[in-house]
Amino acid sequence: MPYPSKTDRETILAAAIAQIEACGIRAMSLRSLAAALGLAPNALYRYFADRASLEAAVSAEMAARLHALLRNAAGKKAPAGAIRAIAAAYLKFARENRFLYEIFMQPCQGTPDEAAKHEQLWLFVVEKVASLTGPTRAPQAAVALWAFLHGFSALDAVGVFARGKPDNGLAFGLDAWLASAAEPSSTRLRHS
Amino acid sequence: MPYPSKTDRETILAAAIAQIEACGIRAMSLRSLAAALGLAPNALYRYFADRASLEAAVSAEMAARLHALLRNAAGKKAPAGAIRAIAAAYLKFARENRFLYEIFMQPCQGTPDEAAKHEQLWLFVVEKVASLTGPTRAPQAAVALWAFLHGFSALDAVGVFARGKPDNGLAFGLDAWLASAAEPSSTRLRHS
DNA sequence: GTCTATAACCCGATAGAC
DNA sequence: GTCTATCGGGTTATAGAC
Repeated sequence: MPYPSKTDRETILAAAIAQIEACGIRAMSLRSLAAALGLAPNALYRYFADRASLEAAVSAEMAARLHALLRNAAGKKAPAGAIRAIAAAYLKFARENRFLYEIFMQPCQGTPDEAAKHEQLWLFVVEKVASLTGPTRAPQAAVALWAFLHGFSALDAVGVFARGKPDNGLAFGLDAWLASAAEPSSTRLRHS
Repeated sequence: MPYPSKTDRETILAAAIAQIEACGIRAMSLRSLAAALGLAPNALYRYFADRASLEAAVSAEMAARLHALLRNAAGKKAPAGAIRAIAAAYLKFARENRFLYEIFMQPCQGTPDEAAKHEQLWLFVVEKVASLTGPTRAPQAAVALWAFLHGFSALDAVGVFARGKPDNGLAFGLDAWLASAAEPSSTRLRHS
């Protein structure tokens, strides 16, 4: 073989994740990435069609990691406790991996295999929500929960809580969601 | 005067908003902006220190516009109705001005004058929320509402509602928030 | 066939002339 | 206040090495 492979998709992916994690998506350039791997600036195009494809692969990998974290956090807890644990783990992941979480939320139409990883994460959350709301209301309740958690993460990332806004808005929103999710009809009682 | 002024901050700002509105923040370049104004590629640096400063100015302008829209939507409605109207107007603005809303949510430390426009919008929302929750819980309730609305807008912008996820998660989340906001203690009744 | 090398065009940003 | 010139960086397309 005249030109043996110096790298592969997974190696490039790991290097890309490391760079994004350290300095943000803006600092991740194909040039610096190739340099870190000892390759020509352009060699990466053999493995990824363009920068967007590479980002889609990173996004899918983050979906898989977050899925594992949430599944671990939920464990075999009771429905309400599982949701609280999932919410905490989601926010922890977003806070500790600010830049990578940003990519996670930009699926940007990757391969079917990559889209499946996002879908599996979604189905897991719906399943856990359903154990609290029942199957009928589960999708809309899951959307509301996801919207709230993502929105809270985004506000946190922008830094609004560092300037006068209270971060106990998390407790308010999560309690409100749980109260509505736990009660099937139009009248309900909130515990604790 | 060998080189008379050909432009000013407001003209540049209007041109930037037009370009972002049309093709997104990615398509807005200082070069294309200068070309559209009949200027040399770098003449804009006399009015804005860098691209980030220009974006901060756009962000502040969007905060002012959104503030006016929300104030108009709330009108003199009763507290709960005002919140529903504000939520609808917020989501409408985000949906109809996807690219400009994105800039609005990236304050990125502009001038004190620009930060004030964001702060005024925040104080207006807190005031409206307080009419429902009282002043003590208003800030946290407002944070929760903002997080939910922004998160919902973000999910919408990414296109998740176009692929299987239900957009009636909005009703679920908003109803849950209103139920918690309307009841002062730990036991409450939800109406309708 | 697979990888590398190069050139071309876009961008943001700076320096200095007028 | 605007201009020309220029630098470093990202993406694309093409040509070359094995």
